Amino acid sequence: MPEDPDTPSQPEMKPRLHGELLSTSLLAFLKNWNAYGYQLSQRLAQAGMPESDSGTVYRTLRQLEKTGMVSSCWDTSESGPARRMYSLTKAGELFLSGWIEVLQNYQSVLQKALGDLAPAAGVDDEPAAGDGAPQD
Amino acid sequence: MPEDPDTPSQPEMKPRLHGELLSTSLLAFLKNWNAYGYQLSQRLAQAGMPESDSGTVYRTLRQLEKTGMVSSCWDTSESGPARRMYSLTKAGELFLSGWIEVLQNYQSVLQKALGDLAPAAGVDDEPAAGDGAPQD
DNA sequence: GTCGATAGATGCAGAATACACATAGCTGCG
DNA sequence: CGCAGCTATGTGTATTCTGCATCTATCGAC
Repeated sequence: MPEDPDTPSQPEMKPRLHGELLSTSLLAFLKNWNAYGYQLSQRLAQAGMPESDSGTVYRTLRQLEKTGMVSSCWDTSESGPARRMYSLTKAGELFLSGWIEVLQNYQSVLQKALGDLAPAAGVDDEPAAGDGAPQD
Repeated sequence: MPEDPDTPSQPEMKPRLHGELLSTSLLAFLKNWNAYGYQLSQRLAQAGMPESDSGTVYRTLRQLEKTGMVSSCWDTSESGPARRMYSLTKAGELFLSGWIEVLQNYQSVLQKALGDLAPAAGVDDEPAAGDGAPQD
C-alpha cells in the first residue's frame, strides 16, 4: 500500500502496559496478595491499566519465576481448572524496592514537565536535574 | 552457551529504561526544553534514570519523530559535530498528557503495594484509584 | 453434547532491544 | 603533523519481546 500524502500511516502510539511496567505492576500486586495469572490479569484491567494481553501476562509471570522474582505452585483446592498461585520472593521484594527510585525519578521528570500537575514550589524553564546543577 | 550447574546463569533483572518509559521520559524532557540526543542521553543519567544505551536513545528519538511526537532540525551554530535538535510537537504534548492517567494508576498501584517498603520520601499521597483493597 | 466461563499456555511474524562498531568534527598536545 | 580523546549521531545483527490467534482442559448449565 503506497502512502498517500493525505493519509499519514503513522503507527499508533497508544499506551500499553508491558515490559517493566507490567512486571513491576505484577510484583506490586503480589506484594500483599498471593494470586494467580487470570486474577492478576483482571486486576490490572480493574485498576485502570491499559488492557494487557493475557498471554503476555502469563508469559511475564513465568519469566519472573525464571528470574526468581516470584514462585508458584498449583492450586487445585477449588473446583475448576487448576490455578498456578504466585507469591513474591525475597528477591522480588528487593527488585521491587530497587525500582522505587527509578519510578520516583521518572514520576518527577514527568510531573516537572507537566508543571500543572505537580504542586512543586517553582517551575523553572530549565529542567532541574534533581541531584544538582548540570555542568557542561 | 551451556549453563554450568555451579554458576547460576539467571538473567539479570536490573532496572533498565526503554520502551514507553524511555519514550515518555524523552518527551517530558522536551516539554520545556529543546535538546539533542546526546544531551538527552546524559540528562537521563543525571536524573537518576538507569543508564540507557545511547544507540537506543537515538533510535527512539527517530522513531518518535516518525510518529510525529517530535520534530528535529540540524544545528550547526556551535562548533563540533552537528546536532540534531529535537522539539516536542503538539501531538507529542497530547500523547504525554494522555499518559498521565496511566501513570497515575500505575503509581497508585505501586504505592499501595509498597507502602511499607518504600523509603520515606515526600511523595504526594493521592489515593484516588477508584477501587479499594483487592479482595476475592 | 454443546455452550460459555475459567485458567493456562504456545506458535508465529513482526517489532524492539543490547551490544558492538562506524562515521565525522573538533581540541589538545608533543 | 599525527594521534588520542571527546562529542554527536548513527547502523548491523543476534537476541528477546510482543500481540494476536489458537489450543488444551475443567467445570456448570441446559
